[in-house]
Amino acid sequence: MHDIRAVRADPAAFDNALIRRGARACSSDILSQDERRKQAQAALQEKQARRNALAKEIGQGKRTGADTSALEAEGTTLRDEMAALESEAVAADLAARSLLEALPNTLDADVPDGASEDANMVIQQHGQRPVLPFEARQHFELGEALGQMDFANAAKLAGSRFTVLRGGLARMERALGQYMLDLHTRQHGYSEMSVPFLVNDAAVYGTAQLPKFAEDLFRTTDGRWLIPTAEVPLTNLAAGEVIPEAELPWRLTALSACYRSEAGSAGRDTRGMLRQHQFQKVEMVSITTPENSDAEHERMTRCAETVLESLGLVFRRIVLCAGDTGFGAAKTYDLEVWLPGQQAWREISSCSNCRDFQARRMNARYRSKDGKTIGHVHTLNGSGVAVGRALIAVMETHQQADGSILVPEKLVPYMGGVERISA
RNA sequence: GGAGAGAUGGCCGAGUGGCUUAAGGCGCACGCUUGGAAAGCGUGUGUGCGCGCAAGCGUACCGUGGGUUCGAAUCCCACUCUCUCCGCCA
Repeated sequence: MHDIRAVRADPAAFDNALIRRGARACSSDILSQDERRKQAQAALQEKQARRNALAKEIGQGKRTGADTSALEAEGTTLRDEMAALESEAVAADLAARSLLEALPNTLDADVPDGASEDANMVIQQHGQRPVLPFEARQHFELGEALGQMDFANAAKLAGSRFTVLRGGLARMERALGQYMLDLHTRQHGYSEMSVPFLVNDAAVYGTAQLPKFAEDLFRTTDGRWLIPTAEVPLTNLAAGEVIPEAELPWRLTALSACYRSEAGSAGRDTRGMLRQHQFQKVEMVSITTPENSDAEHERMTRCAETVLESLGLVFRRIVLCAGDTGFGAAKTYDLEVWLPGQQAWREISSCSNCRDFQARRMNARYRSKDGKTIGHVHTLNGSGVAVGRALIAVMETHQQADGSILVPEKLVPYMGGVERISA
């Protein structure tokens, strides 16, 4: 959600920011609704002031036994006039609001231009693509050969885009989640949280999945939503709060299941467990002051990179271009891991600075140290990292000629000492 | 799921139609007092929106959303959440 004051202050700049996003320039529509609201509100408030004075006068009249019928008649007239003005003000406010809330966040100046993911820029590659002395297999080939990755049974239980894991791979999924949580809580200063996986409308609106992206989500019969990421419950912990600056930054992490309808991705990544309706992810969320969000963004991305480095994975950091940056983000780094079996870079983490965009929607604020000013916080979220995709990457990266998987050193303690997964 | 009670400012708490745009207390801030402190005294102390260079003025907000009324924290309706008891349950 944008600040209407930013539109008033510089409509041309506001429109240019939208055009850069591929959105329609609409500052004049917003401003005319805003003007309409202000006029109605000013007129309404004048009437309200008169009504308050009248009511006081009538009250005094009743006590002294004076005749107040003329005043009461004026009050009745006023009431009807106010009702009309109020609905006018509300309608204009709603119109301005719905225009504003449909607009994507403003991009940071250093986000590269471009319409699609082809224009994303690689910032840095970590590690070299391994050259295996045998033909690398894809994770589902490895997993099915091990008898530990079962898509047929998953389809029987739930349909396509689900996976059943067994034995060592099931355990490695658990190990990965535990390992990442421990890393972020012990080394990176995050607080471990356990949060609801079902949330209400307000929460999903706050992080801006609603109203535009409802079709990407699963909805329960009692009107709740399955979270597509723990970003939703974690970030909304700040909703409606005024946080003392001394408490910031909040650094929160949680392991959660994530549910996505994948409505728009028919036919994409249908084999294997790369794109699922349900997957696990460790999420990091930071709530900061505006001055600190840039540094926090870099820091958070490093926290995610540390996970991949410590698992011996090859990956690169890219900055998403204007057209590929998500609706709520001002700037996003994706981490793409190299999958030797698939011979492709695949997203495994996405770290975004949303600045005050989500904070405005959920009214998350902070009070400055001197107590004098109140402002919206900046919110950031990042995967640290997607557990299912980390499992895939570990399998494809550390596969052996015989189809077994070497367990990365850091995971061995979480695997009860098991160093290799074999059939 | 059944029965009952409740939701008021940073906190406690009064308030069943006008003298409450919320008493009183606590906390906090500033000042006076003091050798210094405590106590005491005084003043101030929310958020949004509109107008204004500003000081300030107006207006809305007593869980949320509607309604009745000249006038609603107070009356009516719906919903949400909390607590107590009962039932069920990992």
